[in-house]
Amino acid sequence: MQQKEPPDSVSEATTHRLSLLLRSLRILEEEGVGTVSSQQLAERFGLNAAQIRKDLAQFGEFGVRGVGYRVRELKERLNAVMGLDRPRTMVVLGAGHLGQALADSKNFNSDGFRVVALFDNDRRKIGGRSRTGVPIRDVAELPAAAREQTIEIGVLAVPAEAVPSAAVVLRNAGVKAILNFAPITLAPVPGLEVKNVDLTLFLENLSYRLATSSDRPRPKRG
Amino acid sequence: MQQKEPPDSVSEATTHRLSLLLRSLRILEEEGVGTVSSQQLAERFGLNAAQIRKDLAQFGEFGVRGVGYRVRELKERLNAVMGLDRPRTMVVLGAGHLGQALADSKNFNSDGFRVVALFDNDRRKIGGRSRTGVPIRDVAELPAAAREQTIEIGVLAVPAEAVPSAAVVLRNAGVKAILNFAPITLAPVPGLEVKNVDLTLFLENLSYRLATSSDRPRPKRG
DNA sequence: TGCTGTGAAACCGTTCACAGCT
DNA sequence: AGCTGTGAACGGTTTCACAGCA
Repeated sequence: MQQKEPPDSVSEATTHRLSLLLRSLRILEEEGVGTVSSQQLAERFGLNAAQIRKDLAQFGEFGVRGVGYRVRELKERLNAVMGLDRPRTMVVLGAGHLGQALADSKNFNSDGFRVVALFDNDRRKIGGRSRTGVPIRDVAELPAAAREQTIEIGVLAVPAEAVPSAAVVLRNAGVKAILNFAPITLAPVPGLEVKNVDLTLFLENLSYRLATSSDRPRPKRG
Repeated sequence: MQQKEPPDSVSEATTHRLSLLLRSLRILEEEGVGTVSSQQLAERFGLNAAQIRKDLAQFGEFGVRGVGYRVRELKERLNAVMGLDRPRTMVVLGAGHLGQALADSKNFNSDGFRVVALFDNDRRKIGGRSRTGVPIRDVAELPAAAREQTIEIGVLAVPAEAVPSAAVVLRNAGVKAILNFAPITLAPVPGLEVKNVDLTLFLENLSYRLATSSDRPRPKRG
């Protein structure tokens, strides 16, 4: 039941699994389930019981021996661990098809996350709005917009060659994290959390598996 | 210089790095560079020399001792390893904003990858076309379409609750791989390569880092 | 009794350092 | 001399198995 300071380094694998665990807990809570064991979580949601316990152990003690975890309580404490207990204001740079789709998507506008603006440098787009009404503004206004309200996360949906300069603009505007969708690796920027999500790499990964799966038996993958 | 059968299991980390290596090689080739050492690759593209050599070692011998790698040759052999030496026909299920953006995107229509159709079950969308002209067809026609031309990869851009049935439709149509963008984990399907790309998890990852970075020093991340 | 929390063991991936080839 | 290919050392993560508590 005790809380613990997060250790110096928690692996990305662990936080990834905690996100999945949180999603499972949300489902159980909606179903009105009060208590659940790591074993039950594992069976129902395709997780691993020992791993759930080990992952949680890095942040404290969350369960009751002989009983399991209280769903609501664990969910709320994990929300706090993941920083999901406060709102996150986001902007999207690049008002192309992908940028607009992301800005409008449910995924980017739930659970405290919210896209407040799109930015572009194309005169024909500036002044308009996405289909759900997110305003498209001139990227030159980004610093001013950041002064009006804190922007924590910047999403890059610009061409690869525009990524480095876009990252600088975001950093100068005080944005603290970047999610980069362009097919180029944005190197770590001091003072900024950077996550590269390269869609072409996912396709190439499938291509590799297709190239080998026809021959040999199937390895387990997520 | 010898080729080698791929081992039973190559880690996703390795194939991911090979994709990045391939991208670097394309750049070098365009620049007309003939030969490059693992050291030079590491310095210029932010990779690790020993790791490049170890990754390659899993598939054979590609270099010349005392010299390095011949850019063009290595690029072509890696293309073969990754299965990128043949075209990959794709369809996108779900003609919402995200589905259309993906179907139209350069990333999904280069290097042999090509999106030939969108599928949806919304009458108002069926019969139309995406902005770049990809036809939107009735999902009921998917099996017939798959008989006309081999479809290797199905991209899921449907709501979470539609994912399981969409996966079944794709499998029955003979599609061999699924790239799932819905915020739900699609469990491995026998005979199918499945890759889950959950955009909400990337945001939650950044949220976790933001929640900890303010306090403590910065860990290195990609 | 039942399930958590956790040391210990097993496993896997990365880094090191050098033998061997050109 | 220079750089690859690779065995060996290292470090981190996952799995195991059980002590300890409700």
